[in-house]
Amino acid sequence: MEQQLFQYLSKYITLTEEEANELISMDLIRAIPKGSILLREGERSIRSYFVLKGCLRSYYLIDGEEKTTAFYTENQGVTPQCVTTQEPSAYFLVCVEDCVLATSTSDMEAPFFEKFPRFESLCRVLGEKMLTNQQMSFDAYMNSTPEQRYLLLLENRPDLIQRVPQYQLASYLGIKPESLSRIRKRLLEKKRSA
Amino acid sequence: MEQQLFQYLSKYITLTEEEANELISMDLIRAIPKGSILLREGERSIRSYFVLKGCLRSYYLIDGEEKTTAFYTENQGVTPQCVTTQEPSAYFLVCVEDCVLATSTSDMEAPFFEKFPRFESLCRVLGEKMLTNQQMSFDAYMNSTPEQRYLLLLENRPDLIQRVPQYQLASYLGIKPESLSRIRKRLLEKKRSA
DNA sequence: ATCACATCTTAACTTAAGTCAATGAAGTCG
DNA sequence: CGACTTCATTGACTTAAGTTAAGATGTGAT
Repeated sequence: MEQQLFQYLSKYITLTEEEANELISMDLIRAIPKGSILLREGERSIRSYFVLKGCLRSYYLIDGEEKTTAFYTENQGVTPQCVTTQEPSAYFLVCVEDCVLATSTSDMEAPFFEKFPRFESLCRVLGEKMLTNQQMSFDAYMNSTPEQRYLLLLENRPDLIQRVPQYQLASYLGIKPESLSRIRKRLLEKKRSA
Repeated sequence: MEQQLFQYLSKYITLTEEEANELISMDLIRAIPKGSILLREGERSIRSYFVLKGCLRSYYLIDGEEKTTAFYTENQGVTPQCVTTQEPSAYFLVCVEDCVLATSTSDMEAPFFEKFPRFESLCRVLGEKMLTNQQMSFDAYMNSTPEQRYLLLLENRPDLIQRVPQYQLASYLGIKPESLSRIRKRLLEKKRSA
């Protein structure tokens, strides 16, 4: 599995043998079964994840309802808010499928960056990219209706629609399962008449 | 005006005299009048801004409609998406008020970080904070109705409601001006009866 | 002072999401 | 196998935002 992590990193940086060996020696990779809860509301955590295989979901529990805010799949990283804010977590993070994750804690960062300063620079650049992506997603969400958001999801992450139960997708689209059902029906009718 | 920038930075880092002098010598600060367009849809730009005074607004032009996605006020920074993506800009960035801005271009970064590596580390940390903030805003937006978003805005950025025309606020809340009008009316009636 | 333009409000009507309740379909477990 | 649970769909009704159009208010310019 390390190979997949290295392959991902190779898009941004060419690892020296020393760096690769250090990463391997850090023993970051874990297999986690479906249904595992990586983080609960109210917990403090300093642990980040990078998905090598599988799917993670983050959700808030509001008035007894799960409000899904994100799905993380292959080659996506998550640093939960509570890691950055140092506050108890406002949401849950769970495995939707059996997963293989690379995981590290924030206290491993400083010594690692000290030893390999190139990585801090990489993390800055990557962080800026993630911020830009996040803003673009937000803008797209603000400027579209639930139906458009569903179509956009079909385009951009068609795998999710297969991997994830509809009531979780609905909540991710900001609507109730009943409404997603109706949207799908409407779209089928449109396609039929076209 | 440099003093305000330094005071902001002092929350995160204590500048050496050399660093402060270098920043001053870079001559970053500009006064820009209300109505100025800092960035147009379709333009390429590598320029970032930090608001010392005034208010910036970013908006998409979709089917002839302005869709406002952000307001940036005192001590907030903007690096437009096109700077990171190196693509033509998808949106506009304009001055809602007379502004005093610190501004720099991304090609100034590398030599500056080389000379003062502490700043790259600072930018990584700050970028992570901004990403977390952005995610929290997104989550709050997804999990609330237009009315709740308006109340949230009243709480978190009451100044905006005074500084910015309502049709821009409405678009920022994801609704039409007519709906914002009705929401305000509903809330007044609730308050009256309470 | 008035005219033009921008902004905000109100009203009547349409559209789509929320709510509540019932039913159907699929999978699990005893 | 049948009982149970979970998830998806459908229908009837409610609620709130969108649409269109009309006025009210305000502001700046000449």
